[in-house]
Amino acid sequence: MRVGIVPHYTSLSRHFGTSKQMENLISSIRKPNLLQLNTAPTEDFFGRFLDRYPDISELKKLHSKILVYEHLRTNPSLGVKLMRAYAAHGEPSITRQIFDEIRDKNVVFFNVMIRSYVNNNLHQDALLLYISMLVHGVEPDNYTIPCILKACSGSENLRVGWQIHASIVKLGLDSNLFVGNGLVFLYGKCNYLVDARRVLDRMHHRDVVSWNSVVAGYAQNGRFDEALEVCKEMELQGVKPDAGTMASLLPAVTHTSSANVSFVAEMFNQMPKKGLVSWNVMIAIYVNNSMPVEAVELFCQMEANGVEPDAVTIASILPACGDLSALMQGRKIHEYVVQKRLCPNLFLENALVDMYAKCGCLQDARQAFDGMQRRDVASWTSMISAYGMNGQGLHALALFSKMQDSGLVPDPIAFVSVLSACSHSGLLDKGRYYFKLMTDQYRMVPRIEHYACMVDLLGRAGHVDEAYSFIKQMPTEPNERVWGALLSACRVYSNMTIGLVAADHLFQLVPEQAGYYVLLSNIYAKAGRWNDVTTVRSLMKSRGIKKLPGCSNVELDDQVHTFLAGDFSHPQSKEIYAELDVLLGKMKEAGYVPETDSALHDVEEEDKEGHLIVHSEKLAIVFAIINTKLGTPIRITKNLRVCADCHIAAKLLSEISERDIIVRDTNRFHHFQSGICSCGDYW
DNA sequence: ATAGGGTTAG
Repeated sequence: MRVGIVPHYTSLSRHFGTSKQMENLISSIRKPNLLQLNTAPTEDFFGRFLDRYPDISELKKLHSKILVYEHLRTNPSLGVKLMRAYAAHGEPSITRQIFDEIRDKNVVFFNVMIRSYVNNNLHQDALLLYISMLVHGVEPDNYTIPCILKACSGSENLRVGWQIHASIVKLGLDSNLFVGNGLVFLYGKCNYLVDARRVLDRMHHRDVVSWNSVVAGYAQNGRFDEALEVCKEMELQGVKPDAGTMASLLPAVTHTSSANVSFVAEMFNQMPKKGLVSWNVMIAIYVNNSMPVEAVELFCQMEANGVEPDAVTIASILPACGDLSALMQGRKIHEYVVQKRLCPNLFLENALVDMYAKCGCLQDARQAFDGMQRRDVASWTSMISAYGMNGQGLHALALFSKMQDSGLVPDPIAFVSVLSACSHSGLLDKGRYYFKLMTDQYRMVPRIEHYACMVDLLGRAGHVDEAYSFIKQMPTEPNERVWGALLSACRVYSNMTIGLVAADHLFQLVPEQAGYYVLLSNIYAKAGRWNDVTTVRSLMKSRGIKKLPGCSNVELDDQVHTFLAGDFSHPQSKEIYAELDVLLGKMKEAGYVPETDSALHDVEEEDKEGHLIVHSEKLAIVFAIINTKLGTPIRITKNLRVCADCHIAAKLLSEISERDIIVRDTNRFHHFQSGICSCGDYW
């Protein structure tokens, strides 16, 4: 997997001309001589600048110059352009000031003002202005209606929507394509899909947007299969899907079947002119379907095709880097963000924090976080869970308090991050306190995730009985996560009775999940009940359940290397095993005794030690030791929980080879340093 | 002088 960024892009942004042209324009505005002309500047002169989307400070300067000249101040064309420019900068109140100063307002001014509100999500203001427009006797036209329909769909206000629908007929605008599309979208958005479909079927002309609006309607309302069906139907009608179709489909292709992903991938491949949005959506689809490798590959293809990534692309691809712990790739993208000045951008900065956190780089995550001008609850939550996953529970809690001090109100996900931070650090009382805070003070109804955190917290701290009682008094049906947390606790504290209850539920909920059979068998093994171990093993065999192979990733020079247990497929295998042997000798000198309880007892006793020693994380660590300079931290990502033996081994290896080893397993991070793990052996 | 749908984070 090769990953790189195409280094040179020439245009500033799709809105602007070339950067050279921009510079010329800006400097010509700045030069005083132009504005000290003997003759007054013309409407055309300023109009041209306004058409170039000046940045906000240039716009304000320009505006103040315009106000100097009586003939320009009252010029309707410049008024509209100024309004449009301020609205584009998210300044609807300035737009409104300009609007209010215009004396003879015709329909165009109302249209522009309504659109400014709608584009800044002020749907209520848009509707109010629409009413005042009617009061002033200004008749809405084919520009007004699509916009006001958007205000209705944006606020899901079907009551007004129906009234608008009635006026459309009276105004004779019902055959207008834009109006029809607006109606289809409105009904779809409000989950009135039959009505959406009826409007579509009655339209005189339909275009791709009409169809996309129906697709969006189904997709937004969870009717995913129907959304895909509509795509097929439109293709049969000879309408080619476009980027909008893909974007509308996105909700329908999240955590979905690989068949659905392939369907959209095919649609994407067939698209003759793929725009930026198409690439962005296809990347997002891969990311949302746990296909990070495909996402990164597509991202590279996108660059190879000369399509310049924007902030949305970056915010979509960064989670994939985090998933893969592809730190080098993540850093490159960060450099690109800096180079392209894509910040400040909340989405993007939050994604950066999270990427670094998922790659185990707490300091980089913190640096990105500290560098943000604005932060929302998601920003804080990313950082809190970063500390939590790294076993720095008190830091996580301190950050939570700071977030509250900053005036932000925690939401349910913020509480998940806090509770799980408590659980990872064994902060039992704190966890209880925050659960109470959430329910009593913030009046939140706990979600299943919160219950799972609490069960985990209690169970890890050894309060297995209480954890079980907690489950029994839950108002909702416990899920896999909840029972799984309990079973893990039962294994740690050798609680056979409750362990059997938990396992029983898990075997019914997710009979194909090998991990829970392994946990149960470990409980039996620890109690020396070998007959029961055999029973579990044969149960797995009869149900055809195979243990998910453990697999570890390590990134080296832009490339992610993957190891399975006992893997010989890597080109450097010989070297790796030889070095492993040398290190094993040193480990034994340091007192290493294989922790054979961690082995699934599906192998003969004498083989257990041999199986443990070739666990994937050990191979990955040795590979990294061979291929990187002394002092380079080693980062491993594993698809399962790290086993007790590998945990001991990694501690010793960090000491013997004088390396920081950072392992991300499915649950948390382990930072091994000088023979000690950050988890304090509590995991 | 103005227009519709769709993409981004915990």
